[in-house]
Amino acid sequence: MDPFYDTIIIAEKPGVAKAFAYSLSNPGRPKIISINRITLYSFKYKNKKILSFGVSGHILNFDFQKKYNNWKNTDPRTLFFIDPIQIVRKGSWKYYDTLRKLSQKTNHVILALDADVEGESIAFEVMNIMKKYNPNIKFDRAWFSAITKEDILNAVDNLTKPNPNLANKAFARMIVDLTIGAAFTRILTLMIEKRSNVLPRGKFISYGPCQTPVLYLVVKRALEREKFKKKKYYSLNAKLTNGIKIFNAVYYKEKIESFEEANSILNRIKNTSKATVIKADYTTRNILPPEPLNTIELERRCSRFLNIRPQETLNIAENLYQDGLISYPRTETTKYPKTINLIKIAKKFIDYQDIGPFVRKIISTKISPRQGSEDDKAHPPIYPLKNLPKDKIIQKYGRKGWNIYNLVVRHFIATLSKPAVIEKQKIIAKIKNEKFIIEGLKIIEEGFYTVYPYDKPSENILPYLLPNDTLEVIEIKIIEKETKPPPYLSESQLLKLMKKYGIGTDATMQDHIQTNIKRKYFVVDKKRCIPTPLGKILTTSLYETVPEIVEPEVRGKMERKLQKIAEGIVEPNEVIQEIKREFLEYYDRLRENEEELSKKLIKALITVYSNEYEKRVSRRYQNYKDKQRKRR
DNA sequence: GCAAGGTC
Repeated sequence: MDPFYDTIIIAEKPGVAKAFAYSLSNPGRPKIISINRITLYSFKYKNKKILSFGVSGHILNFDFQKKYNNWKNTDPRTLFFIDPIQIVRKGSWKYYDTLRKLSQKTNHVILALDADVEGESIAFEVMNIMKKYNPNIKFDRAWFSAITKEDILNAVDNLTKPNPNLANKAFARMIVDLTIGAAFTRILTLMIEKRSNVLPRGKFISYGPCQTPVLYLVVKRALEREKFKKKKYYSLNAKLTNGIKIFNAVYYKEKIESFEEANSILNRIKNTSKATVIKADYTTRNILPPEPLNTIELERRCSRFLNIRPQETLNIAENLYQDGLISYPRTETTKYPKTINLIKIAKKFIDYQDIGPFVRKIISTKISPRQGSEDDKAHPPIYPLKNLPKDKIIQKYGRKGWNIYNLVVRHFIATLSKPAVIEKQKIIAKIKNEKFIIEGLKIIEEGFYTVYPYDKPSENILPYLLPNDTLEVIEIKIIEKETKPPPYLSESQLLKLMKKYGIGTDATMQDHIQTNIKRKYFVVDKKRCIPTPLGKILTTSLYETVPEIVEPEVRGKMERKLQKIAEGIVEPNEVIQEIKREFLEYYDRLRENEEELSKKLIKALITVYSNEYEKRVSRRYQNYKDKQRKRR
């Protein structure tokens, strides 16, 4: 018998489809069936026969018609004047085919995609595919802000209609990104290939409205570093003691310009044996626990605390999520939803590592979790779901997997913990008339640091002194110092800047870093981003002619224009044309400077690809000689 | 052979 479903629910990922099935199924549990190796859930809800399953993100993508995809025969400029077409993504045919089959088996579909513009655009992809095979289907939208039973029931009881404005914003973004990226990547690559064969087969010079501003941020810092001129300066250090402990005191002026000045101060005080305390400040300060974890913070902390690269962090987190150890790892949210039972989750960790007793104490008191302010309305912050022993986790996910899992668990417990209390200690002592400063730090209450030692400050406890107390001077000396250039940008700082400028999304930020590495524009060494000569030349020479396409603000400006589509203020095509016109102007300006630009790029390319270049030349020479030999 | 965005 061919089953007919009253309703088919389509989610963005299998996990959500499963949550819908288990939240709604009544009576009984959902039955699992399989089409094209996709898992689907069949169940009853309010006496209706329902089927749910997840497509994995987008099913369709934009591309140019085939005839425009030959780089050599197509002037990249023409890409600004044609409309890309939607195609089925590689690997998405099984979802396409499943939608086609199922469109014959229902007249009602609930679009349960994520509550954001990408989710809405996937909803329209689903609708357009299914309508083609069954024009009678009625479509509703389930809009839910957390994947909990309560939210799911609420969404299903309050269905809305899909919003084309949101979807069109996402489609417009896809179109302009493809057009701009392809046009600039092709022209940059072709201008090199026309003049040189330094680019190995399959390599190209790319441009993208996310990747290039990321490179700019890295190069900008490297140039500041290169331009930096070191300067010598002097400081005075004094060793003082109260008879019990020895303290390091530094001269109150951080920098003394000349040795002579430092020396004259030293001469004035060097025979003094006593220092007098003139001020002693002990101020306590609360340090709040960290905010609930979102993707970018997970990546930044794993980079800083664990020295794991963002891309690997997200990969491992995805695996931990797939196996049900942690919640969904791609989220902007830093605020626990009201529907989440924090105590229940914490209870799972009452025997975790060495922090069990601490966790027991937390759940026996009234907790008020630390809350952030970001909410993507689709996913909760990242938190642990299961307590598994260390050796099991290491066995399956490696040491890095354990370290990341352990961070997620401890971070979660930390957000439920009390603030730490520290005491900042500052003593000012006078040697004759010269002021010296001693600084100390004492941890009064460990608070969340008990479970979260990663950025716990180190203690340096000073005794409690009072004004007019006397200290012995052990020695005073002049220290010669040098001003330091700014360090290369760390990956953690880079992520923070990307967020500040709105470059990329939680799920893609690490991709944009990775693209630059793949293109040999920069490398990451010891957590720091160091540009290659190619990356530097590409950025600086593009910046000289078309700063507008390199500046970190590019993406944000584009985003604001696209946002008007979502708000229904401007027609999508109007925005698409406006952005295309703007970038066409930049494109033309770039071409005017093609000669100079390509010369510079070729020079830099040789440094990056010299090995490969030489190998290729020698291989060709070898071929030539082989042929000659055969002829003889 | 292009981009950036979903997700695996």
